[in-house]
Amino acid sequence: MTGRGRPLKAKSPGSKCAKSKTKSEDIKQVSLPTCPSKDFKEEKQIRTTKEQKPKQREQKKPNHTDENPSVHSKQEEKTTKHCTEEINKQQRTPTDNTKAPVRGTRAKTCAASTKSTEQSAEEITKTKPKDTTKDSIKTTKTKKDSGRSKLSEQCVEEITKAQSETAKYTTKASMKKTQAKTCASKAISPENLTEETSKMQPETPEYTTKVCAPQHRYEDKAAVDSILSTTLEKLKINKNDRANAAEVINEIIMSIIRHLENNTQCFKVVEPLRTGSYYENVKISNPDEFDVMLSIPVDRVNIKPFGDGGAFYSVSLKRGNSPLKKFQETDTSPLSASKMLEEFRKEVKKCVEVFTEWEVTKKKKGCPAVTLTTKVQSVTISLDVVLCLMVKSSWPPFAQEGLKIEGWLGTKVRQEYKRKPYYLVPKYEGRGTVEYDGVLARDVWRVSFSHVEKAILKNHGSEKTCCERVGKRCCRKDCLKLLKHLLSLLKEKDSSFDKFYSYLAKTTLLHACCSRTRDSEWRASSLSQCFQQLLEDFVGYLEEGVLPNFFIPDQNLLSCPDQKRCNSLARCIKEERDNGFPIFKHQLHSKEKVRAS
DNA sequence: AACCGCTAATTCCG
DNA sequence: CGGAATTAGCGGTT
Repeated sequence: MTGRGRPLKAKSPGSKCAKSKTKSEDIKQVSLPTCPSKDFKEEKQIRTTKEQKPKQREQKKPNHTDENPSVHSKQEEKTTKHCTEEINKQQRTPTDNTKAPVRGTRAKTCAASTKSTEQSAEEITKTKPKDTTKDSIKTTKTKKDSGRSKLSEQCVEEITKAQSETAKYTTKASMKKTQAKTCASKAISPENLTEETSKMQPETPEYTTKVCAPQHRYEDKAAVDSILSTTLEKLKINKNDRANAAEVINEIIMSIIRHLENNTQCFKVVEPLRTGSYYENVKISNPDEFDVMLSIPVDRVNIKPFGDGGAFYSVSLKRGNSPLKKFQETDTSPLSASKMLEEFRKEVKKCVEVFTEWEVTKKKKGCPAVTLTTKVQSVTISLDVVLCLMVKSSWPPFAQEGLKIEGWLGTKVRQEYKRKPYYLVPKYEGRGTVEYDGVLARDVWRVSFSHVEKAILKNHGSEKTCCERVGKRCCRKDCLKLLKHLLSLLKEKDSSFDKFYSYLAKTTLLHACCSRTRDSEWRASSLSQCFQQLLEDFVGYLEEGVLPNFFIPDQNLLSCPDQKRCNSLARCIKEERDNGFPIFKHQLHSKEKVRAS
């Protein structure tokens, strides 16, 4: 639905596929601290040669002879490939921090009482009176307060805040207003204007100074609407590129699975679990990063927390017959993540050997993925193959209190998710040789709920029909795409933001959906308000230095970057917001240039 | 494993 | 703008 309005330019059909990839698409979460400046290299891939593209989709034979001539030369330069070697998906690596997880343990996570003051979208237009009240509330807040209040939103405990919470909700509702995303021509009554603008930039004193006079605010707002929707258009992935990438990816994945089945005992039965932004339909710009978890079902396991955050565990098998027992020194000792990953990696490498167009990137410390890269029409695409264990028993204690989606998706849905298995990936942080309780860090596993993240994103409406043909269209995923895009552009601009993985954006959205639970608070027509509210959420977390893992409330995803970095990123975001997102505009211009040339 | 029907997304076209 | 066509992905069935 809705996706179809055809884009602007009358581009010739598949040619050049649009893409103009803009550099950095998203550098996914490059995790390692040590990872140098992400990659400049992306620019190299301007696909000059793409002319032939449209029809290209012929089925190329699997290996050898790569799809197109140009590929060869490209491959040579592989050495530069983007630092993807490191790519560690954030999903599996929420916290790469080297330091202790906790700063902000207080986060109890969300949820709570969201229902209250309902107003259906329709009426929004007339809610003026309320707006004013809340405006005042908002604007008077200090930044700190706002950050804090956010947290409190999730921390159910405080009842005292109920008031402010309701104020917030109403705010949002009022925000929806009738704005058309594309702008301009829409008429908006003056009062609305002022209200909106004021709430759009609630905590930005500088705003007045830098932006023009009040009477221009209307244009500003229209301009923001326009820039956001135009940006979103540009983030769509090209159908042709998608088809080409999917073909290549699916082929290699199937080959790996078959190889494991035929040539190994331990990895004989693996179930592929396609996760990450591509499979969640929130991938932006290019279909160039894929994540597939290969999960090994295990019967009963003993898990013991490793460290404080609730994310890492040492694992041992309860039953005696598993071929995985060979990764345990004794019958009761922990299952060695490092040994198992090492063997898995070896097998994947063996399989991929015959596919000369694929390259296996270097092992990165603590990273659970075996990252493969190749080129499709001169564009590098990477595939993270992640070994994991699938455990079909109740979720670990630290995850009991997370996933507070009752107010948004309902208690039944939550129960359903919690009955699903959970996954363990061979991931650790810090030095692998550190030992607690006789367990080496490199042998621990981190819990993963990627399957639930994916399921939630696909089924994200409070109403069952959200975004379906018969339902109303929402902008939740669009907001996430924009936030991811903004984050990746800022990272590109300042490499000190390396450690702000896009998983933070996803987590922020999930929390936001728990705070603003109604579909009417996410109308597609309110994209810019919703997005700016999401930015406010994100800035709040940054300023507080606390963003609880959605599934593990005690784990703070912002414990790794220090507070200074967090503040600095928050400042950059506010600056973008207050100036109408110049970073997006620049992006558009540069794309246009590429396209023109 | 092959097939089917469905959904979400992109793009074409009127 | 919105319908139609196309396609990847997915779940269910045999």
